[in-house]
Amino acid sequence: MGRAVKRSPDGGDARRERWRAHREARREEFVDATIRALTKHGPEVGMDEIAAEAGVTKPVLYRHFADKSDLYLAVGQRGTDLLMNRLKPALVDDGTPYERIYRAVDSYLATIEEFPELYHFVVRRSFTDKPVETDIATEDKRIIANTLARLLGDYLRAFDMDSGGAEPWAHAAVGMVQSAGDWWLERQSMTRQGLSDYLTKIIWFAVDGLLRSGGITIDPQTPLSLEANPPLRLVPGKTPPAKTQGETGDDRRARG
Amino acid sequence: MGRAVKRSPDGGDARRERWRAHREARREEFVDATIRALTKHGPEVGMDEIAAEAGVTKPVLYRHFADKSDLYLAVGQRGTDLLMNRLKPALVDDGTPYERIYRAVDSYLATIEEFPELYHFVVRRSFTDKPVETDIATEDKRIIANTLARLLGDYLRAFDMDSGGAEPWAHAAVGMVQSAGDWWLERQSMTRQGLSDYLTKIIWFAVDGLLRSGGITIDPQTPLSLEANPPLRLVPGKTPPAKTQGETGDDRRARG
DNA sequence: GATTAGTGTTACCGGAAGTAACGGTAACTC
DNA sequence: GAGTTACCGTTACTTCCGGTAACACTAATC
Repeated sequence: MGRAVKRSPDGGDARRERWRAHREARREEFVDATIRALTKHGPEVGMDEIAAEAGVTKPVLYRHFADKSDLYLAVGQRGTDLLMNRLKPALVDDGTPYERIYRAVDSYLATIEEFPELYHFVVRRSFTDKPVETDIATEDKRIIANTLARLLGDYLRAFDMDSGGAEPWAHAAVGMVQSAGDWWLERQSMTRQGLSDYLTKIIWFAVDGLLRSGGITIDPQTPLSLEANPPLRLVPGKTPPAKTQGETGDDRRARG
Repeated sequence: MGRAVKRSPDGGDARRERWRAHREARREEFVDATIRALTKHGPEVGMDEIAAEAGVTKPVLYRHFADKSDLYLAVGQRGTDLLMNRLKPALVDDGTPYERIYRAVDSYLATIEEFPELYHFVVRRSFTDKPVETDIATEDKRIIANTLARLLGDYLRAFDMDSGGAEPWAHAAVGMVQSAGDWWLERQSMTRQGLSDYLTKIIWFAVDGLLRSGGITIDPQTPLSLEANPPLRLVPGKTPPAKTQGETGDDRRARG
């Protein structure tokens, strides 16, 4: 049993580390293939079809993903990243309050307009059977809502207002935009700009009312920068641990 | 092929009609069983388990429902009915604008609080595989949103305002409440009343702002009755045709 | 008594998720 | 360059579950 080569004394075996990037890349590649397969065959794709689209066979897929849910979760993560990468600048960049709301709303709508299949897959009954827990859409909404809640809470605190409402407010706003966006995407009976305008107005009215009821009045058209811009903290790591599930080779113990 | 007895000249065969109520009742009975099975085994119940819960075997189930989706759709319909029956009075009954919004929001929250399992099943990744089209949660939201849109549109028209915004507005509001409710149900970090208050405020601010921007001002605390109460029309039939799928006995051509 | 429209059963089919078992290759370590 | 690690990939299976076929019984209507 004397394992001849195990790990070099200083630093660890290079071979172990060497593959991690590769595995990660491979996962992404498979996510790409899944999305392609998804748009090609519809949301009821089989694993065989996905594998075929990736140019491999099923077992290969299963070396990188514990099960179908895991794969779909990764697809969802892709969507989240995509969206957050667009939402982040919209929220962070300078501008009047009104502008910032508008930018955020519009970049959301622009994103779902650009990737409707992915959006539908993620948001609507995405999963097959397994996971009712690991729900991507709900997860995504929570991530966005939390980000927004933090941002909002910071503002409220800066105004010496009760920040307790930030969280429900954020979830409400996210749900609002998501729901309206969903409706819009389905029957595009108005322009994107029209809807963005509209939603921005609603949000602004709500924000304004809320602030007024706290005795604060701000001008939607004046760039506000509280203490040299708000301390915006986004979600910790944009690509979280990612459940690499199986450091070492073929061992994968799926199904909990 | 001479069908001996078919239909009596006047009125039609009684046997045909006799069973319709019965079949309907049976369906409801199975929906009950499904909900029981759902809360017992979680959202991944098998048809066998559902059938067992109902005290029968699978084929019996399949005589009343085309497939699993159809059954789940009926469960969703149950939820919709439940909710709409509570929402309707909240919206229709008299009161100040503020009260009416509050009642509607609060009865929604009360309903999901009372039936959390059903709610979760309907709203979160409800389905197994088949139907991505027939999505109950989306369907329900649309029904509610449409009702609201109609109500709102009538008001806007009564104020001689552009009623084009009613639809996005309704979807936005529904999504907002749904999303905030979802968050609340999960981690009940505030009282229901607190959230209802909060959401009502938000909605009111938005409504008020919208009206003001159209040059109209109304008092949230004065009961408004435009022309002896608004012409509220709810959805056509609360229990729609229901896809009785198969007038005659065993014929069921499932799967499209 | 024939017919209709149900009640129900057991035993099976078929498809798709997931697995076992096998073999090949690149590269790092000694 | 021998040994080892950690991938690449395959074909052929098993398992599970949604759905079906075939068959038998009952109650009311005509």
